[in-house]
Amino acid sequence: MDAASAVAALSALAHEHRLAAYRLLVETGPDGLPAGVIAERLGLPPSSLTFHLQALLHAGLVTQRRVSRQIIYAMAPAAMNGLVAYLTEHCCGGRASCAPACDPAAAGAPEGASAA
Amino acid sequence: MDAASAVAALSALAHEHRLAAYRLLVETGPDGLPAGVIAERLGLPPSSLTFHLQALLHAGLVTQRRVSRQIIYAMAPAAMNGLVAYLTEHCCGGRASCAPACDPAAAGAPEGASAA
DNA sequence: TCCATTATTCAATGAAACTCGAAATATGCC
DNA sequence: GGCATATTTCGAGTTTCATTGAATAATGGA
Repeated sequence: MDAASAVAALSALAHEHRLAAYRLLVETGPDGLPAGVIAERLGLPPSSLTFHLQALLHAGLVTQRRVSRQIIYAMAPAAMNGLVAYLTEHCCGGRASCAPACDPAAAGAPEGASAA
Repeated sequence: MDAASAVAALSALAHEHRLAAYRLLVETGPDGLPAGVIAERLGLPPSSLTFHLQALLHAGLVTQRRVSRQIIYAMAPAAMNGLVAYLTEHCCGGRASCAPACDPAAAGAPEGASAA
């Protein structure tokens, strides 16, 4: 991931409703959810939700597929992992002396992320 | 980390110059860099840089300390790790069937992040 | 074909963010 | 005190984003 893609992904996530929608899709997993269900869970009017989902889609954070009349949105795992990798890349210039500061498992991740 | 803090952190990072400044500080490590050096590296006028550094500071992503006439900015490891943890939390609802999609090491992190 | 369902596009409005020169503040040295 | 250095604050202009009702597609069933 390059800087421009990272900014696009971060901008997409940097909004209350979009982050909520994205988290919902992350927790749901690859099966995804129809736009209507997301709108209902988030309490947003359809046009507003579309606006936000398009932002996530354009940033490559989610995927879109049609199933009958519904359009299913799902997380795009590679994008999330790429973003996380970009943020932590070359942390401390790779010096071992400050490696603990760069380790997600050591500092601020008590809940079940990838390791759980 | 709660949703509001995550949005604040993501908003702070969701800008070309701020992300560049933050990445510079991540690569530099705990020693940090004076504002002037950051401005020079990024090619920004001082007042613009201050605007962006304040955004990172307010979001808790960086720390600030004065050393003589210089103000040194440094990354705040806990904030970065907390953000990463928030993004990946409860991925796939914790089901093992899609765990690989939630593992940063498996999908999109070829470069030396925490594991390197 | 006609209708119901699901979702997107359009358009207008209001709100917030970014930029940066000039002025002000804080510190150190002589 | 007087001056140079380092950074922040202020202010005005420009740009971009967010919201949402109404209209428009796309699909499936009777």
